[in-house]
Amino acid sequence: MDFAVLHDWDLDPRQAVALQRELAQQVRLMPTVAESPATVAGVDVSYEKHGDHFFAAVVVLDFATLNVVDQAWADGWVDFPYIPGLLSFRELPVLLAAFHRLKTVPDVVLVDGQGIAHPRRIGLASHLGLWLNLPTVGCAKSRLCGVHDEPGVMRGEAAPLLLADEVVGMVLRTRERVKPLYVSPGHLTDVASATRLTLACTRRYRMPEPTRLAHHLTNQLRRAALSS
DNA sequence: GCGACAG
DNA sequence: ATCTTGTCGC
Repeated sequence: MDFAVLHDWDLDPRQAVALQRELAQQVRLMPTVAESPATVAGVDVSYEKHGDHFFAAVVVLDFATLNVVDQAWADGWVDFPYIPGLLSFRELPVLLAAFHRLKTVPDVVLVDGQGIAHPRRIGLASHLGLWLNLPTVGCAKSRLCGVHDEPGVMRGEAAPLLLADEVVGMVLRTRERVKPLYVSPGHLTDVASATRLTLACTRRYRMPEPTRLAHHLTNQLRRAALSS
């Protein structure tokens, strides 16, 4: 499975929404993900402001030490437009291409985006989880949908994210007095474990180490390609 | 109809 | 997401 194949979804936005409604039924929320996974991966994508050349990276860390144990990347061209709610149709293909080059299979994957905190309960993290058949967690920097109170200012404090009176995630403070993260389960996990895992992977920065490192790698790849 | 709107 | 320099606060 390479990028060309993955990219050939050939869907228009309307068909993408229909596909999401189908796939959303396959998303499984488990009472808990492995209490202490051996490895945790982070994924991210970057590209030029008005460009279609995408770079994806996946970094695998040892959960206990947060040391990098494996990583891979891929690039490709995307034509699907950015539409709130349809992000996965832009980022998933190149992300899966990067995953395919990984030698390791992580126990859980942290994603830069929403999980079930999505209008149709299938954000990028959930969609990726279905493809990989792995537990995934959505760690978004901002809100797509849902309502919530402001969480306390201390690290670890959180406020439930509600969508149609349902708790779909947590607005989690990963650093004292710093803008909180929108954490939601992607697939094969649940709100509580997604929140615990995200906090356990967060150290000195707002973003958890796995996605933060993936973001870093993805940026240097793009800048390297830009200067050549 | 109007406003919101991951990356 | 990305464009961009300095600057305010812990």
